[in-house]
Amino acid sequence: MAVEEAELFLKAFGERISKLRKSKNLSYRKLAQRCNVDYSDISKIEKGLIKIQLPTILELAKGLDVHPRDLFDFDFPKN
Amino acid sequence: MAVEEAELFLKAFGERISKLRKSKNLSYRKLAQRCNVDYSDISKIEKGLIKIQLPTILELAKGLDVHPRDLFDFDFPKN
DNA sequence: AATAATGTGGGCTTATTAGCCCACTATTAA
DNA sequence: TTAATAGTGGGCTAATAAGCCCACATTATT
Repeated sequence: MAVEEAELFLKAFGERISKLRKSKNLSYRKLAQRCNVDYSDISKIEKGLIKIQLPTILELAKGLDVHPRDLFDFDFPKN
Repeated sequence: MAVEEAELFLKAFGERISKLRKSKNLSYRKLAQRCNVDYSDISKIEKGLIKIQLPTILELAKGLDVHPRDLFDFDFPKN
């Protein structure tokens, strides 16, 4: 239950990152240059394979030039 | 530089959690009962001492009955 | 006064990210 | 055809959260 929900959340978050990145025409490597996150890790984040921490969230927001809040701008059931 | 910024971010996030928790008249222990986070850890999160991961963010949102996005509803310079 | 609740901080083990690098494949551009 | 770029996945070490528990001081509550 909780496990599935967390996985859905990770996937939704990853898809949001992917959408933002593509909207700015950035490859993994290009986005990685703009923030302090390795390009191969960005791939894993977008696939929902990694449970990143707050500082990494901030880095992604900076690289994508949005407020951290915008990274969570996706539908998700409140239960 | 980046270190300071991350610390400011952690503090702002913690203050946001604190504000939401108090607005619902929840103690650390009561909030902990509503989500899967230890009460002593919530104290540390609100003080910005811990860099929590995505699943913990989800848990806090559930315990506070808000969308994860709302946990990031605070001012923060976009640089 | 006695009890309960609260905030705080320390410690512990295990699991996992952070922060790297490398190699491979497929696609695109020169 | 050749070179460059892109996505993917594996591996490594060190740092850190997760998930606990406990103890103490302070502040309500009864």
